Amino acid sequence: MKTVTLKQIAEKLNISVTTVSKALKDYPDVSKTTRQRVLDLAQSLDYTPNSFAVSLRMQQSKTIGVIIPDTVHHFFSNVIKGILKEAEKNDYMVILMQSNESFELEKKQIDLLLSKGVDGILVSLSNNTKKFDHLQKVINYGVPLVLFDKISKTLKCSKVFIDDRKAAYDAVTYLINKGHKRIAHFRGDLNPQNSIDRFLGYKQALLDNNISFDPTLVYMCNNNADFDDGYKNAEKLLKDHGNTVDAIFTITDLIAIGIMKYFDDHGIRVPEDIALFGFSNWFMSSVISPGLSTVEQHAFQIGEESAHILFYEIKSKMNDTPIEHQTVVIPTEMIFRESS
Amino acid sequence: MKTVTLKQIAEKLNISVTTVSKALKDYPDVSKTTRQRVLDLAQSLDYTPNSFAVSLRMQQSKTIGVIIPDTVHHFFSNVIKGILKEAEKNDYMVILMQSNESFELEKKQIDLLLSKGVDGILVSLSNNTKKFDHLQKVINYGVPLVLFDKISKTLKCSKVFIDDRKAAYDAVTYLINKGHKRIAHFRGDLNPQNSIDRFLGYKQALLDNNISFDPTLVYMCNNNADFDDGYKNAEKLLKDHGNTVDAIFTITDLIAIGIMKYFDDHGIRVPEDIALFGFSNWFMSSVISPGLSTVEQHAFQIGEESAHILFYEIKSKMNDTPIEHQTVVIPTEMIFRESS
DNA sequence: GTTTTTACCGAAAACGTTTTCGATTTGTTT
DNA sequence: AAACAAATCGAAAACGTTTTCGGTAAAAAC
Repeated sequence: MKTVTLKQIAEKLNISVTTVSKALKDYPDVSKTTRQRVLDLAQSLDYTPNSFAVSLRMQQSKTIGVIIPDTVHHFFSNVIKGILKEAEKNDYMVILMQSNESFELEKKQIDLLLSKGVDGILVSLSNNTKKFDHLQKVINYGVPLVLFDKISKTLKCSKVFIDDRKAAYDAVTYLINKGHKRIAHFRGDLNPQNSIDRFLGYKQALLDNNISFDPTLVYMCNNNADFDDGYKNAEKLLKDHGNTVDAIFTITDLIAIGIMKYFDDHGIRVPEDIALFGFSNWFMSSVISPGLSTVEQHAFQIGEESAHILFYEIKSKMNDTPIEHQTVVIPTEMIFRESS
Repeated sequence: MKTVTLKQIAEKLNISVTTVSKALKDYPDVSKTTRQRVLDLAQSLDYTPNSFAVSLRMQQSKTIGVIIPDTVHHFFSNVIKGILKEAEKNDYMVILMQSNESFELEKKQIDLLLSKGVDGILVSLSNNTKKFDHLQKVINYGVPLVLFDKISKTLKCSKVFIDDRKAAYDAVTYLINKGHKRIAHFRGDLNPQNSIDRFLGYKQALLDNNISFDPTLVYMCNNNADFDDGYKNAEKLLKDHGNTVDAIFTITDLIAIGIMKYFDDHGIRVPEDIALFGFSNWFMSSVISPGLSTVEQHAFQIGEESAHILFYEIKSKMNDTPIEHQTVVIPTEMIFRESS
């Protein structure tokens, strides 16, 4: 089954390719009758323009690229969903790639997207990218770029993210107001920045409430911040501090759930003996017993907003109107459940 | 920053575009010296072929399309991951769309992908597609198509899926062998087929073990098979049957987790009072207390295998070698945890 | 010294569109 | 009837590649 072209329509109708093209695009200089004849025939032959030719001629692909560290993550799944929705609204397609937290791969994928001629790129940085030449290249090429969630402040492009520091500050402040005095923090690795910011928010909340900061109460989860980190560090925490700690703020829900498991295995009650507060509002946190208090990041909205800005920049670029980069921080929200 | 073309290289070197092209593609009829000159200049100018032009000329896009019902689902996230990995290996890009379980959208997206000129399409059907003209169109166009997980047996194309019936049969048989006599089933809606097959597996296992099938023990979860379905039907189950039921097999983990929540709220112990067996091995099932027994679907492998077959068909098509469609069923695996 | 082979190169067509610009026809005005 | 305006169309260039095919020059064979 061969695909039908303008030329074929033109021949069948004994008119030129030019006229067929113009008829289909509602140019004023084609008579009503021929336009209708073209439209009818095109419809009956199920004509669809060859997108390669259109892209080549118009220098645009109607496609954007997105790079994320990992698709299997509740947060990123939701971001993707938001992006897809916005893309659909704008008649755009999205090419998805995942960097697996590899800087090399991310770099290669940027080149691939660039060579593919995407009209814009959305990326959430891998934990291991500390150089940004590849992203600067995108900017230099003049293709719109917006960073989300895992961003670099140094790049001249639009960015959308949350205020990790404030979110952490608020969560810890809430715990303090609930009467907790010795609050531990299970933090993430040094990179990305998010982990540092949440830690800083935690620390600041303590200081602002006249609670001295105790470094022995923060536990590093370098194992990719997963379930086992929580489980094992919970054990260490008990060994180190007995039952003097009355709350834990974790960098992500999964760690809190690891803690819960350890506590459950050892007869420690949440929240009676110790309160827990997570981060990111993983789906499972709403569904387990006890429900986990956490902070909602509005992943879907982040995706939507990022894509929205990207399309704005793409359109601006076409009209040759100067684009002004935006940096929007999506407000977070505390979700209170039984664990605190 | 303008992109560099063959023509520019040719002019700088005072040779023809033809020769430049051939030099870059290792054609034998270009001298060592000019080839090197071309290679060097191309490198220093960071030449990358215009993919629109290549696609137009070669009639292929090095891109595949994939349509799934929902990105925010542990199963599909893993499928995507498998697809992306395989695509990467084959130097292909993937355009992702989600149908949101809408037949209309799925249909439109197929047309979009077709008009985009993708070299192949991967799709997991929406729950609401009962006509397959749009997929038949894909086949008629001659673009390779492979269906996975939610498939239609009537279409002449490759398919990869699991044996839902056998998996359910095995799980229920296991429960029976463990000594359970009255086993309830929380099933899904009538569509898709998976839900029916799991029910049939459940029923067959009972009969094969001389346990009479009791229709009042199967509860329909039509609310999209979610957490609340489990919670509410658990309440109904207790009202209907008191504590005579000693095990429940659910169509998906999430429902089992809803049941757990209800039981937890009402002092019913799992597995002492009643055993639970889920389906799909959602991530959270490994992490909650008690851990949920379930069946692993190997989503990643399904994605990988589907893409693998698709690329095989794409390559075959290029070589004009006849393609024989495959239907592979990925073996499932029972995961035993505390809940049973 | 002539023919044949080999090595190297480029013109041109093709992929399917979009758009500019000039040409032709028709209708309108004096 | 001449002059002009409006309506309608098509030739051609352009987007950047790939590939066929013929041509020229140098090297090899006779």
